[in-house]
Amino acid sequence: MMKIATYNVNGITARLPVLLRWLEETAPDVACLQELKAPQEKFPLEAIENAGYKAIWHGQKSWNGVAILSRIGEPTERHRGVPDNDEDEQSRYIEAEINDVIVGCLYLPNGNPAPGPKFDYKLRWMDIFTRHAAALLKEEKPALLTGDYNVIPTEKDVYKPERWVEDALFRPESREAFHKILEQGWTDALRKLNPDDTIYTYWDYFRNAFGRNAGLRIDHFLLSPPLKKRLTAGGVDKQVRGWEKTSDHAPVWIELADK
DNA sequence: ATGTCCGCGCGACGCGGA
Repeated sequence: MMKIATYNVNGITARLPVLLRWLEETAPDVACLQELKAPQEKFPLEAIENAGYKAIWHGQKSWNGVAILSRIGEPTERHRGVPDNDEDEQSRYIEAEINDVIVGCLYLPNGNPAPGPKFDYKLRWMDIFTRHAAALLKEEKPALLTGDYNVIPTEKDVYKPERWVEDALFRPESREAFHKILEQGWTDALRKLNPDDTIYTYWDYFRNAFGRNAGLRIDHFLLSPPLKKRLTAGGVDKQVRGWEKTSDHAPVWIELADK
């Protein structure tokens, strides 16, 4: 069994105590992190290693930043940045192989305000990422693409859909781009496990959103066909969102059977 | 429109980003 988690930490420096507590209490084998908000040299490698994890990361000053942690062996890096997106200066993707599973960790652009240049950047990024997802599927290997997609896939995934129709996370262009990836043959793991449940992974810091359960589902696990067959469980570590000095996202995890 | 948290540059608050 392999347990893999994704967690948008919203600043790894400020989040370090919460991150370490979560790693200790839930013990994922692999953890994909987003929004490090730290330059490459400020990644807290010693604390992560003391917690039992090897790590690779793609940092950036102030914003973005992604990392892959593993306690089942060194992550073997495959890509840093989405392939064929070399002009992208933002640290939003890192990909590794761990125990014969390809793990892609992404932080998709937010895209607000929409319309505008940030929304254009989001759609362009999704287009290039979609091509990479297709290339990955062609390898026919166990692969997953996880992280903060900044896309609300359906009306079921937001507490009040009508309030989000103009938002870059829920606009038709974003949702269509996301569904185009699924149509290639990727499986939305949490939705597959819980077809009808309300599942949220993010609650903003405003207006007591968490207390009111005014959430969004924007952190996703997409599985290639060989991994879909191995999916046994998944969930959201919602309790973490209630901790002191916490992120606005909660960690999400899945479990995969050994082949 | 509101609201809150993060990192930054500056010089202990204001700003961009989310």
